[in-house]
Amino acid sequence: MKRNQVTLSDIADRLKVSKVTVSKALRDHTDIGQATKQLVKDTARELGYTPNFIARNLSARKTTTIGLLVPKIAHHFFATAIEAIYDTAFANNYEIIMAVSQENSSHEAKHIETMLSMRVDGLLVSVTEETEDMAAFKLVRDKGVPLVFFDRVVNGLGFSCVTADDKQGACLAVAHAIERGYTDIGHFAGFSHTQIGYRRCQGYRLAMQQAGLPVNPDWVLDGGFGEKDGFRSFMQLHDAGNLPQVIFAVSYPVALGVYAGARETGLAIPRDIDVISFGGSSENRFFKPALTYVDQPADVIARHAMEMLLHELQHPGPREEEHIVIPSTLCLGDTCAGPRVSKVLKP
Amino acid sequence: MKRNQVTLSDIADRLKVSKVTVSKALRDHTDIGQATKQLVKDTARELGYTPNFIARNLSARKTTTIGLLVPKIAHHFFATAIEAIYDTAFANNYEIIMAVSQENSSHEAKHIETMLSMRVDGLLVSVTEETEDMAAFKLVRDKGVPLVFFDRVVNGLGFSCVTADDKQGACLAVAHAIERGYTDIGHFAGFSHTQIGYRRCQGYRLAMQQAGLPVNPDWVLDGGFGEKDGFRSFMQLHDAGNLPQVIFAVSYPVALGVYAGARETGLAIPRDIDVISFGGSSENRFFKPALTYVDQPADVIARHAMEMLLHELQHPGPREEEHIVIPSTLCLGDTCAGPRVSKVLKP
DNA sequence: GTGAAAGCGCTAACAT
DNA sequence: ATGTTAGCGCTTTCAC
Repeated sequence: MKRNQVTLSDIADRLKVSKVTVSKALRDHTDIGQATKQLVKDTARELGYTPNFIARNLSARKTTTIGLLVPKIAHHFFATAIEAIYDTAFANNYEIIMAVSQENSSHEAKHIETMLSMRVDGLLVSVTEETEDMAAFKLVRDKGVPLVFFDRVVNGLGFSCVTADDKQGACLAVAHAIERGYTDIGHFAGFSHTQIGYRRCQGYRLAMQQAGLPVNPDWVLDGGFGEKDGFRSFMQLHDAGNLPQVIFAVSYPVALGVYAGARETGLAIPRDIDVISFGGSSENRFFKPALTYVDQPADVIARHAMEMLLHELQHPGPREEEHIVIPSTLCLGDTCAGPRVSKVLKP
Repeated sequence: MKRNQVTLSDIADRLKVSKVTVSKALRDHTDIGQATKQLVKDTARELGYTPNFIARNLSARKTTTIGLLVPKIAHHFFATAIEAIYDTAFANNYEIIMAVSQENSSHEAKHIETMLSMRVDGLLVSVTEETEDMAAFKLVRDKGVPLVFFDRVVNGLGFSCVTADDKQGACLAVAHAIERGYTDIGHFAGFSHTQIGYRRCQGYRLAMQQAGLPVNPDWVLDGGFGEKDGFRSFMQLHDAGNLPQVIFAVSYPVALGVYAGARETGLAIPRDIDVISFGGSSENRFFKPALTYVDQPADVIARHAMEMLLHELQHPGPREEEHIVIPSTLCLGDTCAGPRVSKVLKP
């Protein structure tokens, strides 16, 4: 089965001009006269010509393509961020090559290498929850390929990044819980070796400290950023008979895990156990009860990251690591509105 | 800023062999001796060689790349489907170039052309809700590029497709509503010029007919597949004072629009107005009330589509349009459990 | 087992 | 305004 691929030469032959003329005409080069341009374009359309970007990219040594690497797609934050990145890319005539690491750092490294092989002009990356080995990123740096991290970032490699204000947001959430009268506040913290895990935990500790509340280490659990992780942590505390009044979840999926755990154990939110989280979704306004969460503006973060990368592409050269931090705000739902009578009776 | 891109020649020079030897060694060609192979590979690693896929693809006239085109990402069905497609692609050593049409058919056409220009080996497409012009798809066909539609499909162009069993699923949902005692059943139908809109509406009509219930045309509203569309339709019926007992929503976002409309107007689901939908999300088990919906197995559909495409890539040549239909099942929640007393008093 | 030659389809110099 | 020359980095014959 031979593909019917028309090339520049076909058009050139037909018009008795050179390939170069055709190439330039098609790209609206100023060299070429209006009449010829129109003629070439018409002929191209007539012949069903489809430019070969592979050849063009090889010759031009750039691809107008950006590599996007995320740990997950079916997750409110990433789905929203990805959509915003696509919009911005489209508006700026960039193509996106996306890859999903599925929270697997060796997949991640492999994807980075593949993208370098595909000669993407730049990279937009949110790392996995287990990324430790920086070899792949160092390779990117050595090759001089611009990269911007967003949300799940790594500092100190010379790459800029965009994040929500993790510490401030976490502090906001926990301060809110305290203000509503809670004192026994647990934290499902994801992984403390990650930037977001660490920062959010810092915010949690800061709020506790500012209120003069002690942090009970039994209530601060590491374990990942997914729903399963939240569920597991919940069951662990529940089985130990040691649940706090309220849990501050490091991520929206972890909060879902808490909901699932409560349902599993027959506990009612917010009466028996309460929850507040970093990150949520507009859909959970229909939850029972609606989740109170720190709103993480995924689209804003993504757009900033993309614009930063576009800027680096337009102004190459060495630069300082730049950190953009987007402030987070609280989105009030029904959870975490204050302790119930049963708790008041406790002491 | 010069990029530090190592090429085959660099390795060849270093080893005093030819480019060809290096090329073959790197790809484990049987021509080359073990010793040389190892030497070449070691040197490649040492020099930080990254193969240039652009050049390889141009030369090989194939890209091991698949174009994926969807109307939306931040949507449970698509997010899940996309993730499954990425997994399957990764397992089969294919790269994915994804584009998002944002329900805009002219963007869609442009993306198709771009992907053809990028010389993707095949395409996986879910069309927009407004796609009418088939020119772009005919171009794909003329070029002989394999394409498989999934979920939002177009028939009659010679491309195979994978869908949920839209008619059966819709019928299942409506039959359930009827069995629970509802008679006044409305349908927010998306767009009837689309395959899914048409089929689901057929299922609705079939169930009504089988039960001997009349279809009230005022209760069957076109208008799109998004949350806004569901909301708009709801408000329209509400303002006309003409709400049915229950609404069968053509999609999950449309069902969310109904939830939003009920909240807006102060009506309680399921007491004042009830809802059931085609498609849902695992998250809505936490809804108040939990949505009853026809489960659309996004990952199964996506995986089938991908496998079908891979098969076509491995066995080129003309073929019949093949339609794979995945049966749908009902996922019971709290909604659509039966009419309330107020309605029973009605006649 | 290894290499020389030719070319994938295009574009960037540098002419004319 | 148009054409000529020379690659981009790789792979595929086909000789040696």
